[in-house]
This record gives sequence, C-alpha cells and structure tokens, in this order.
Amino acid sequence: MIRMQTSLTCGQSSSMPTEPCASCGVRHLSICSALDEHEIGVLSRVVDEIEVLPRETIFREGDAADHCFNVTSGAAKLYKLLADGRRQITGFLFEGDFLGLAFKEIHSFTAEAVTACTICRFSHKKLEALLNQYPKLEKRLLREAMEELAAVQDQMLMLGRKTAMEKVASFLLMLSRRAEKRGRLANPVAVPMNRSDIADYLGLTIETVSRTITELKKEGIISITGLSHVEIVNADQIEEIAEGF
Amino acid sequence: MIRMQTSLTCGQSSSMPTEPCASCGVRHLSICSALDEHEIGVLSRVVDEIEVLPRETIFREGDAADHCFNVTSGAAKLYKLLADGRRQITGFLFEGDFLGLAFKEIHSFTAEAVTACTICRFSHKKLEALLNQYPKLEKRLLREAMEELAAVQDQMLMLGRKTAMEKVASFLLMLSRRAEKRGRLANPVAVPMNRSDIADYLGLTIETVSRTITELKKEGIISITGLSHVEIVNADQIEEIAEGF
DNA sequence: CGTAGGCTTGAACAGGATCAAAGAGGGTGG
DNA sequence: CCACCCTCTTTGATCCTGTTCAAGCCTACG
Repeated sequence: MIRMQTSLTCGQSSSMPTEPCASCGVRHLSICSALDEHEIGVLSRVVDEIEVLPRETIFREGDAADHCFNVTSGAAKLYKLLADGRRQITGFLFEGDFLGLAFKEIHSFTAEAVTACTICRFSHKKLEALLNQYPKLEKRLLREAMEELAAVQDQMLMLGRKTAMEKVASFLLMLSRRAEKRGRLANPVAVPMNRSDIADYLGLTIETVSRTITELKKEGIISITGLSHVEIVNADQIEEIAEGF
Repeated sequence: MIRMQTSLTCGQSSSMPTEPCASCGVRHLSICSALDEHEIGVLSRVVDEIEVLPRETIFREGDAADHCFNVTSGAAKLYKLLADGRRQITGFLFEGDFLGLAFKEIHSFTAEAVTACTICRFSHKKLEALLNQYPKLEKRLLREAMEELAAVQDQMLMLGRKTAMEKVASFLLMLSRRAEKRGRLANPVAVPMNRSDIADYLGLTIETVSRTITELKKEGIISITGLSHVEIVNADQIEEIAEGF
C-alpha cells in the first residue's frame, strides 16, 4: 500500500472536511448503499482510503483480520496456497465488492491487487459498532454473504465438473456479467488479469488457458480486441459452452 | 418427506405441549444456541419437524425458497447439476447444520438426504420476523455465513488444485473433524455416503475414489473397520497428504 | 440361494499437465 | 529512435493422472 489518508483529509480541500462516502462513486454498488444520506456521514468518519499498486498485497492469509475493505476502483484477487506453492484464486473483486467479511481474528486467504486499486478501509471494531447501530447494514451484509455463498456454489460446480473449454467460457461470461452490473461495457469485455491468474482461478495451467482461448478464437466465438479485451462474437454459443451443452 | 408434524405435537405426550427446541439435542450446535431459555420457547412455536428418508429430496434447485432448515439428525447433501447430468456435491450437512440461508426467492441448489434425517423447518417469513426481534440471532447467522464462506475457500482449493490422493485424504479428515466437533467418534470415522457421493463431492469418479482408498489401505494409513467406517491409522501422515506435503 | 446394487479391479484412452522453445509487446537505456 | 531485454503468451511434443469402458466381486436382502 503506497499511500494512506484518513477520510477527513482525502477531499480536494482540507479546509472543508468532505464527506467522501456521500460522493463515493461505488456507493450504489456496495453495502454502504444500505445507509441514508445522514448515516453515510457517520460512515465517512470511520473509513480510510488506501491505494494499492498491481501485485501489492492488501492482506495475507494468517494476518490479523482487524480491518474490512471495500474496493472502490480497480481489480483484486483472493487466493489460498498449498505448501508447495500451488495456488487457487477463489475470487476476483471489482469496484463495490466487499472484502474481509470473515468474523474471525485471522484472514483465511490472501488479497492482492490485480490492477492499481483504491480501497476503502474500515476497522473491524468500528464496523461492528456501526452494525449494532444500523441493523439494516447488518441485514445488507448478511444478504451479501448469502449471495456470495450462492455464487460460490457455481464456482465449485465449475471447478469440479466442467471441462477446460467450459471453464474458460464461464470465466469470460462471469467477467462480462459483472461489468454489466457495474454499468461498464459488457461486450468487448475487459480482462485485467493475466493468464496465470486466470489459470489459478479455473484450476488449469496457463498453457491450457492459452490454448483454449486460441481455440475459441479459431471457432469465431470470441476475438481479441486490443490489449486485454475480449469481444464475445457469439454470445449464445459461449453461454451454451459454459453450461455444458 | 414422509412425515410432518408441528412442534406443538411432536413431544411424547400431546397433553403436555412440549418445548421441542428447549430439549433439542443439537441446540448447542446450531444457530438456535443464540437464544436463551425464554426466547427458545418462541422459536418452538414457529418450527416444524420433518423426517426424510435416504435419497429423498428436501428441496430442489429452482424451488421456491420459502423455508429454512436445520438438520437435527442424519446426514444430507447439497448439489448442483449440469445439463447433461454431471453433478457437483457442494457440501454435506450433519446434525446442527443450517440450510437454506440464501435470502433469495429460489433455491440455488438441491438438498437431499444421505441417511434418514430429522430436520427442523422454519418458514422464511417467520425466521425473518425472529431475526428482527432478536438481533443476536441475526449476528449468529452472519457469523455462520462467514465461517461457511471461509470453509468453502478451502473446498475450492481442494477442487482446483489437489490431486486425487490429497482430495480423499482431505475428505476423510473433514469427516473426522466434523464428527469430533459434534462429540461423536473422530477416529474410526463414520462415512455415511456412498462412493458416488464422495466422487461428486471431490470432483472425481467412483473408480478413482475406490482406487485411492485401496491405495491408502495398502500403505497402512487407513483401514476399513466395519460397514462404512474408516479407521485413520496414521493421522499425521494423512494430514500431510491432505495438505500437499 | 439367487439376485441386484454398490464396490473393486483391470486395461486402454484422453484431457490436461509438463517440459521446451519460440513469438510478442513494452519498457529502458544508449 | 532504436536495440535490447524482460516478461507474458503462444505453440509444440510428450507424458501422466484420472477417466472410461468392461468385468468380476462382495454383501445385503428377498
């Protein structure tokens, strides 16, 4: 993390203590949307904003889990390692995604920036106080956790039972859908992560990912448009592949 | 589901309306432990107890999610299917495990009994009312969801990056640890599910599971003691295998 | 005692991994 | 501005783990 500043000084003008949360660009996407205009001011007073460079660690598996995070821009990844270095990326995070939900004293996975990120940071303690104060925030968090649990089941189906081709198709669709939900371009879909990250997310090797993408190109289902962007030429077909038809 | 009865009549004597929750054998294991003696009486009035035979469906993916469940005895499994029938079992449930957390109108997976089960059933609506009434119950549910999310990350690491041998070792240890947490015998560990269920949980075939278990037997790491029980002869070794050393 | 379903074992196959090398950018310094 | 280098990606050849297909086996149960 290269820079840290408290929310009270992170506006353009320090003479006017801004309300960063009130004007936050991802508020509508995040759990913070559970709070109204007044309450959001309270939130502003308990958050820091940090910036993280690509490949920088946000927190490591085993670190004390004294903070929660909310990605406000950029992309991050979560992963776990085996003793010999085998890695499983368990999720990617984009703007609005909440992180560090785990109510344990220790983080059970590592979080690392994929691209440059700005991240909103809450102390666990203060968040807890906030949860007690605003039950609707707690409800929202629970709802978020439920949705995450449902999503993770799809991910397990993918890891355990889909072929390489089906995995890659599912991955591209996942990125496209999440971009759409954020009001970003769903079709030439941005793929900010490298082959190694994709492979470790899908439970494959970089070679297999590369070959599979080439195959999808050859069949005219996708095409590579510019740097790290994939155009889904035949959406129906890629969906059928992803679902195993 | 072969039998259903309201909680008010499920005691031995119908003349004395029992408080099934107050005397529930798995209360200490479940989210219900968040409530005290008085509050548990309120809970008793909103639950049904149902019994499910092996292989019977509790609910199906796509069904209206108007109820939540708590397993009070027996074992159940959760799974998702691909169009062509490939199956991924995403979890096994034992006594005390909560089920149907998903705050969506539709279940995103199927739940099915592995052994004969007794299951405590809440209507979603009543549970929600209860959550509003008892914030500590909601907190407990959130905590439960967090723990589940942490556990599921390990499962993804297993599915994506472990070998067949490592998967089977992890599976046996998982069963052993969960038995222990319930005060049941951790070592000759009960394995109530068949090879097909194990395979679909680990992302393998029944043949590979069978061969791997045979291999573990041959190496003297486990031994089969009676019907559907596995003795872990060398616990250190099986742990090392499971962690990929 | 006979049969059915689940489990084990064997043989051949294949999808994805591994090992190896070449290609493609992109950034850096001369 | 260009040459070089470093890293990431692609492609090729071979290998291996786990799958598939096919029998046989065991045990529970009628």
